Amino acid sequence: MPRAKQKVTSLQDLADLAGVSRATASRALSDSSLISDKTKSRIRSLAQQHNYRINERARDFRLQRSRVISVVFMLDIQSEQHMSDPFFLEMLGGIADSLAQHDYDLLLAHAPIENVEHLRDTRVFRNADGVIFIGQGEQHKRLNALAAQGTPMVIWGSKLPDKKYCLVGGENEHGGYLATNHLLKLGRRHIALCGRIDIPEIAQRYRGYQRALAEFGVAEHRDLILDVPFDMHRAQAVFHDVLARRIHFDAAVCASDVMALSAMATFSEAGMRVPEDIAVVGYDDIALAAYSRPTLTSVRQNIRWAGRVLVESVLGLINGEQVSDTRLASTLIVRQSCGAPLAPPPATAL
Amino acid sequence: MPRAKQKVTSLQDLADLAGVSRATASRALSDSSLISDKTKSRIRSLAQQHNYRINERARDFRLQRSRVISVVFMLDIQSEQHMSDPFFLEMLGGIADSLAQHDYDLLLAHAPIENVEHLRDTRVFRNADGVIFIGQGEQHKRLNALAAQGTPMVIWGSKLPDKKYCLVGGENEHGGYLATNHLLKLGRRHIALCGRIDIPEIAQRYRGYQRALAEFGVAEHRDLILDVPFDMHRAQAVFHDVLARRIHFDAAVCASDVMALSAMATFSEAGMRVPEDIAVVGYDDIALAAYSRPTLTSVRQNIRWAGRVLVESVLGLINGEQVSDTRLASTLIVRQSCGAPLAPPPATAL
DNA sequence: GCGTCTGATTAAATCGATTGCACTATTGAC
DNA sequence: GTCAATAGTGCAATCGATTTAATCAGACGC
Repeated sequence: MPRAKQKVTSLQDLADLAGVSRATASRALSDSSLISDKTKSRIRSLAQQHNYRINERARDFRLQRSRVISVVFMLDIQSEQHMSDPFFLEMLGGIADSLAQHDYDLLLAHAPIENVEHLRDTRVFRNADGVIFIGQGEQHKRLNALAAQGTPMVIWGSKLPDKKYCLVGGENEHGGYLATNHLLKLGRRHIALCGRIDIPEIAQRYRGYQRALAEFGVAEHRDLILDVPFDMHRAQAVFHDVLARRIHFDAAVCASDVMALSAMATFSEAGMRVPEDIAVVGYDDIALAAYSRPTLTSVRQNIRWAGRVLVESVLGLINGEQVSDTRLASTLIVRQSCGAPLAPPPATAL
Repeated sequence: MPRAKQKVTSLQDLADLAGVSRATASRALSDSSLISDKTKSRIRSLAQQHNYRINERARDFRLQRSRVISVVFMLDIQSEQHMSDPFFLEMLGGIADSLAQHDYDLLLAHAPIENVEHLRDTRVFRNADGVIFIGQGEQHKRLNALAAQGTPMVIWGSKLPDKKYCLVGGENEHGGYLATNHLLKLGRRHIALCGRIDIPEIAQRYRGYQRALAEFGVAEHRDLILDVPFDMHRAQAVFHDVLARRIHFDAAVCASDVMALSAMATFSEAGMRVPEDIAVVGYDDIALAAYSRPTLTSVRQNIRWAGRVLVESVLGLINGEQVSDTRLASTLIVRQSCGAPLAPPPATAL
């Protein structure tokens, strides 16, 4: 009969209670084949009765692991994509969900990174079993160096020629093509590309943009490659400037939906009609894009998939498995021309 | 002269190198007064030379702490505020920043919570030194019970009569009042309140709403208290339904900006003019609100402040300090009538 | 009765730090 | 010269688990 329960906090307590050694108790709980079934079930039920739960931190310490994965958002000083961009939260949610399924914790790295190699000696690396980077910024070489050190790491970004790290990314060239092609089919011929093309992902979209233009026999104008930062307010300043310089264009491909919404607001503020005078296409298909007026056409990447694959890749590396070094998320264009998204996006539990 | 450097990973290695004991090395690094200055500096420089960094997890283990704070977003099944709401990211960013400043890590709890008491035996509680809850959901009593268990915890929410936990919140009554008062001053008399008033924070805003109506001598209509969930798509369904039922109203106070944007889209879709036919006020003042057309009037809370205070409170509790049990974030209304927010919001580094 | 094999269990080392207590030298007072 | 106080350092226990190697009990063969 269960009796006045003492606090059973450690494996030693449990072992004492069962009249066995710590080792036996440990093995019983981990279902080792060395222990007889009788003993196992006795210890197990005792553990249950006394509400004993293993101390995970002690175990992780003994096993020299942390069950923590760091997630580093690469906020490049120059490009300044704002963390409040819903895209990030969507990504973070996908990663957090997958990690939780594997019983891993998530350590959020929060500061803008000037030189990722500094991270090597910080908690971001030292307290984690692996690292996920979101974005490459302009740190391609440094990421290569970091990866060479041996810490399991995976990067969300675009495939660069001499990359040595494990990568998951979107089909950026394709995405850029889709957006541009969409506008060309609508008859637009002066299409601006908005974003910083020194960011590898944007550079790839630029290539898709060029390919689409070429297919339609439209010449590229350097004036229409606009150096727009991700940050909403800075972006607006650039758009104002562009309008002031009277650069003529009838469409814009933007590097994110937030940028696109900022553009639409600025343009209509300046008295232009959207989309009649200027058509705008965004990137990411954030939920709010469906609720802008006019609704925003956007390029959607499978972010939930990306989060899952990033996690599985880094865990694979940790477990020494063979991990494919490049995987791309499907990318498609969605047109929210009727006020609602084509399909309600899947629930983002985070 | 520095020589072929062996890998110095543990305190023991460092001690051996310096020809002292582990204890002395430990004390030297932690600047204990027991150690002579000469020894201290010798050990310190040796540590530097060999790039020795203390193993934080081992130390935390020995000290029976984790330097981890769990952050639980209370996604009530019923209300379903979507994690992709930028409000959450802003809050998360504020918390992450403050935690990092204090050298704490953040553990993100990701699942919808039916019964918070279950959390007591999960990693959320067991692997963390303290817990921050965002929102109370309908778990007020259970939160009381949890707090009674002794784990340091702080809740972002609203002040309830018999609360026993440490609380940080917004001035919800005031916020509800401001929003309603704004619309009344514009001449609106049929103002809908959108949100689930069984959520404590919304209930308080409802009280402010009533006070504002009373001041203008306007009678309250139960029909205008709309049970709208936070989730964007479900919200839209409710708005459609309301329109179908031909309930007459000329303004709406919404529980979040995302909800407000969803409302605006639905209304204008249905042929009503915003704001001429229906004026809408949001809550949270998310960055994107400034870029909707028409720009959204919103109630702003000082989220960065809130994040910082939540962190300081929970760390205070951990350190056994006297912590004020209720602190409120300033709340004000912002009108983005000219296409830009009154002031650019402060940079959200996250 | 003895050696051997097998199946079940335990003893003890280990992960990398902190800290109470014991110990040694040095100094100063008498 | 002796004793006490003090400064500096080392020993060993400890946090809560895992795991290798050793032990022990019982069965079996001869």
